[in-house]
Amino acid sequence: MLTQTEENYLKAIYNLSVSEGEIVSTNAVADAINTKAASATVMVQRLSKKGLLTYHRYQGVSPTPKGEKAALNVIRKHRLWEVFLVQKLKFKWDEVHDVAEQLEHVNSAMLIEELDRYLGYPKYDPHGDPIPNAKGEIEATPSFTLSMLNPGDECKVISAKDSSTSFLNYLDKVKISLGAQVCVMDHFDFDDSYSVSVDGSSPFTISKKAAENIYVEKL
Amino acid sequence: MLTQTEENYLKAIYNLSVSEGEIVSTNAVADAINTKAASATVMVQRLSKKGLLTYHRYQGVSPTPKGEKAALNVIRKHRLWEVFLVQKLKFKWDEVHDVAEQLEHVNSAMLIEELDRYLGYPKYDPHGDPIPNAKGEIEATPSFTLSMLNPGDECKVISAKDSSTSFLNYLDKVKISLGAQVCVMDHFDFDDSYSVSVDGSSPFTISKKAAENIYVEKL
DNA sequence: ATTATTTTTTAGACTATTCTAAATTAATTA
DNA sequence: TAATTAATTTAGAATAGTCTAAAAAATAAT
Repeated sequence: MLTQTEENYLKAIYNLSVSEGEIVSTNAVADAINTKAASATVMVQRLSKKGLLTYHRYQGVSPTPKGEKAALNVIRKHRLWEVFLVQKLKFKWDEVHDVAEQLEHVNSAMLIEELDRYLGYPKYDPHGDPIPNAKGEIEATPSFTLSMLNPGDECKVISAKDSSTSFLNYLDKVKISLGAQVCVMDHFDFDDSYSVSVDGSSPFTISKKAAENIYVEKL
Repeated sequence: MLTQTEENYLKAIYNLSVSEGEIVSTNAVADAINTKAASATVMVQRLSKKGLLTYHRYQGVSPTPKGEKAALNVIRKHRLWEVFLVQKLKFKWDEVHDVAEQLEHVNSAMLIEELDRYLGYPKYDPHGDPIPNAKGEIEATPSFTLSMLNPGDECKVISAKDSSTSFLNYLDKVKISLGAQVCVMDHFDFDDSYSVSVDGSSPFTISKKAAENIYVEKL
């Protein structure tokens, strides 16, 4: 059995290894967990002793198959609870994260099975991220971000890479929702910002950072 | 903010003070929490330093108004989650306790408000226990147990005092459910057992211990 | 290639919670 | 009331997780 803290580290390391590349640095882990490098080192050593991470001192870590499965199980719980909160309890998509962060640590296979059934076996969470199945299998994350497109390209919004309240809130404000059709009108080299039109609206500007955090499917 | 452990102690102490009498002994607390008296002493001292318990060394503890409110808030969450598990996720009433024990520590006022609304503001949990409101007010617990009745008395089952899986399971087996009409047919002095008829069934025997854990309303 | 900088690790300390064993207080009994 | 027993508290140690500060290794810069 894993402690809550261990689960949090594992999940963070898995996410980093997917988004930033196989091997994750101690500092990156510490940042993600909001702690200090010294603490991350200790935890990473514990988890590798338990066979959940591959660790080489001064190099970094990556999840073992066992660790990956454990991480995906936590992610599965997190995303199912997010669906519950939005679909049943009428939370906004930018309000669910902190609560799901707590609910994901509740331990009961039966609970998750029943919750999954009750929600109608959803495939995606409210941010468009795929929900792993009970075996720990997950659909590949989309590989294009808005920032990879060129002027003239059209795309559909699939999911948000950054799921912080502040980013989701921003997306809401500028009316970029999942499934929205976005046309890249222009790209400004000097600050890497983009001019986009959403569902045929009049064009507006979004920053490089925003564009890098929106996953899309090319049309 | 209280830790999970503090919440568990507080809840246990509140429950004991209601069922066993105002002042609760250290040993009783330790038993309820499944720990040792030494640990209970330490915790009880911390909670009284925080103004949640009134504590006199070697005498025992009782919740302060502030402590009672905190305990009732945990109980509220526990019972609402139990309703959710039975009503929405199709758990049996004897399967909910352990999961609710975890869910009760999730911290979010909005979550509980919305859950309450979603469930239709239930007044009782699946064991017949009243659910405290958001202000920490709770309906009085029924004061008659089946063991207080005499042969010939009729009553309706209100709730189960002991909500352990094994007891609830037993009640299921002998078909004593909430709302059932029970007629006390006989009482045997030598072992304090009772002969009862449930909803007009043929009479069967229940032990003293069982009778003491069934709350009823006289008819 | 030798210094400077950054990253990572170790060492040592702190808090929360638990435990065992020993000491103290209260309750019971003779 | 004195002696015995039972309950409670303190003392000291263990584990999980965190931190700061210092040491060690890796990387970058001159």
